[in-house]
Amino acid sequence: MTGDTQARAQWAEDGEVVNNALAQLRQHGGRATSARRLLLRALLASPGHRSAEQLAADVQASAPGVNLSTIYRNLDELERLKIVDRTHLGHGPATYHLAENAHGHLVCEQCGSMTEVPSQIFTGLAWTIRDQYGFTVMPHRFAVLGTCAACQ
Amino acid sequence: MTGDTQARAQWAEDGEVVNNALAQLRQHGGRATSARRLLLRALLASPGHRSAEQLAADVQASAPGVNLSTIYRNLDELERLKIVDRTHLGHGPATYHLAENAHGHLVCEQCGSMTEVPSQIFTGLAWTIRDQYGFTVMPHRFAVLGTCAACQ
DNA sequence: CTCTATGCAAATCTTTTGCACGAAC
DNA sequence: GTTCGTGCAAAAGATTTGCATAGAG
Repeated sequence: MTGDTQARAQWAEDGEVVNNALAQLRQHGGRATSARRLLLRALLASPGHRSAEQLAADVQASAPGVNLSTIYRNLDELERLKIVDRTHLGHGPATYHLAENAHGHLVCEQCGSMTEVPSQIFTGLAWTIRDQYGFTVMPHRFAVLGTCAACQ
Repeated sequence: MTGDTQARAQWAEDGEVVNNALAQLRQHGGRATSARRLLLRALLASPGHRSAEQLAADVQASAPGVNLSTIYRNLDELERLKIVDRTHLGHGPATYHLAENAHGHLVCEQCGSMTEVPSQIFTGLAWTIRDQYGFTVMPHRFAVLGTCAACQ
């Protein structure tokens, strides 16, 4: 196997999501390190809400040397790039998960204007509602009514 | 002034909200201490989102001896009684505010069933949306669509 | 008088930071 | 080779807990 095909094989092992994220990091002057690849895999592997410590444990299963502070630093970076979402669920540590692209809508009752918002804005609400009522929120299927900035 | 009228006068100084909350505490075997009264006043005085430390500062303006841990313990108690709402806004400490009674609605797109939910469930979302878009969410004016537990 | 609440100090848990070294480009 | 990322250790920040005492009912 040539180095080239080896590289292509390794690339192929990870989903589009992982490689997309690494590409975004590179576009912003960042580097595709193995700690980052493993962290993204861990995020992808379990769609739920995971703490930094849980993610560190996941990563350390493959690479025991990776430090918790590296996990935190990378989660911060990924959050800044909107690749992951950070959520605080009541007490305890913050939890993280991959962000998605669907969007919701804010509609002003005064002037009728509509604003699209990233659906991750609903993550906390959706989580709470599923947890407490077993109800799955579909953020793109309804409008959030209220009063827009201009009409206040 | 008799002790009785003095007591009535002190009672009258605080709003219904404060005395209601203290009454609830008593109903649950708790006691109406001055630290609690002052904490409730502080929560009432500033409707925004305040950290435990900020609330401690407010309380200590009137009663310098009150300890931060007392604030935390009382906020926990008030949260358990649903008198206050705790919210995590991104990084930094948790913030607290009085819970309200308005409610929102979850409507199932499959079976049409409707569930009322306490509007404090929208607190985090509303805060984020106001912060990022200047848009004021009116949680009681729209339905959250999705799929109910029975229809999953 | 009895039991809860508080102050104080210490512990715990979560997250951030400084620095020297190693790795990606 | 240059710049960015990481490990390690320590610090900082937020919250909780143990215990003796003060205060409410």
